[in-house]
Amino acid sequence: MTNRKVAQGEHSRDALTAAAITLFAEKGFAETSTTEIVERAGLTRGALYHHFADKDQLFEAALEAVEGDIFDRVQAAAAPLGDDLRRRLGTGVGVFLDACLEPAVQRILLQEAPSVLGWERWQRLDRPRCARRLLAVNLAEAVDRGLVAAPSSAALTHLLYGALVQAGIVIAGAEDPRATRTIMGETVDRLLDSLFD
Amino acid sequence: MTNRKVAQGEHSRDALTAAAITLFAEKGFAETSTTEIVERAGLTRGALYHHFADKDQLFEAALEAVEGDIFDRVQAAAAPLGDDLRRRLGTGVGVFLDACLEPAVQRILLQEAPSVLGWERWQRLDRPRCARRLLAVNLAEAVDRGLVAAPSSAALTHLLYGALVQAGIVIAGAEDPRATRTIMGETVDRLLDSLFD
DNA sequence: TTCTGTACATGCAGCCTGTACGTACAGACT
DNA sequence: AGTCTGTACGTACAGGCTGCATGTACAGAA
Repeated sequence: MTNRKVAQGEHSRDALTAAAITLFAEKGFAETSTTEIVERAGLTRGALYHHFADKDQLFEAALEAVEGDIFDRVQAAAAPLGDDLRRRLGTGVGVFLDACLEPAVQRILLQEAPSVLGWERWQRLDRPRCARRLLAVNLAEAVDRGLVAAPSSAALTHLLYGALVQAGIVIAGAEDPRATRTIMGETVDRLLDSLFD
Repeated sequence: MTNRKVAQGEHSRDALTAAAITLFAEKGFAETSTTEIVERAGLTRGALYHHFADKDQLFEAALEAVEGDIFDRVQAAAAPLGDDLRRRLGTGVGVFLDACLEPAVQRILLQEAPSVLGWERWQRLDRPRCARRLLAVNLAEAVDRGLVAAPSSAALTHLLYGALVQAGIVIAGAEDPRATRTIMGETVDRLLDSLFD
């Protein structure tokens, strides 16, 4: 088996991704050099360009990791709620907003993702494990059941997702993130209420 | 008078800003070199760094121009509607969504602004002529008059603005922007309706 | 006329990215 | 064992780009 080397390779790749997440979250994509990343991962630039085609692709890997993490948390929180769509959406939104308190989520997912990757790569949500998909699925079901009236559940998903992202951004940039988190959460909840009737 | 030189200076500054808007809209901030910008403006890099401290500040000028333009259009469309807040918001939103069909608005305002400038500079809405302010003012008045129920008009402004931006992004990236513009407009309108009652 | 400040041009230093090339080693095959 | 192939990684280099330092031309004040 090519086991020894493959395992080492995976390990290096993960180390690079982890280092990238930390540094991108801290200083942003453009201000972080590949040298810094590899130094933090204990490797060299050669290793980086062996595992990733370019710096953008490393960012994509970092983004995917961050997104997947949120997805898992949201799903874990919403799963035990059965088919009460209103509550599932409410708690999912809450978990998402909480995640927006983390710097990595703020900078990588909310702030820089659309700019670093173009829209081509960013907006095609083919990614199976992204929070947006969860929102889309639940909203579509709500519209199907007639719980929410909307010309298009897809359009509504986009609007709500945009509102959530903005809420996250505001929370992230606020003087008192916790307090802002609370009030944004209430307002979103009110918005959901006005949709569900 | 220091008239001759000053006028020339303003002219150069405007030429640089205009060239920057075109190129940033076309290729994005990171992919556009200062050399390209000055060539298009018929100047040299020296002139650019005379008028702007760095490339970021040039982006800021470009953003301000784009934002101001939208602001003017939104205000012009909403002004003759008197104090019918619901209609003012509706038409303002429509004009904004139409503006999202333009590449410069898409890339500079919607896509890259938060990334290129940090949140510090982006989110402080001190800018007097930005579309967001109009939304805030109108929503605040609506809440004041009791037309809209919300824990905080500021929070609601953020959510709606986020929804609008996302709508703009979706419109921009859609296969058929016109059709998407229509359906997003309808959905936003429905959302406004559910707020105003 | 001289002097000062502004508008611009040019050349340079340093950093950063992407790539070409070299090395070490794990496993397959003989 | 010996060779051979492919992968993981290190190193050196070329090109481009930003920001600054320095030079020049000129408008207006004194």
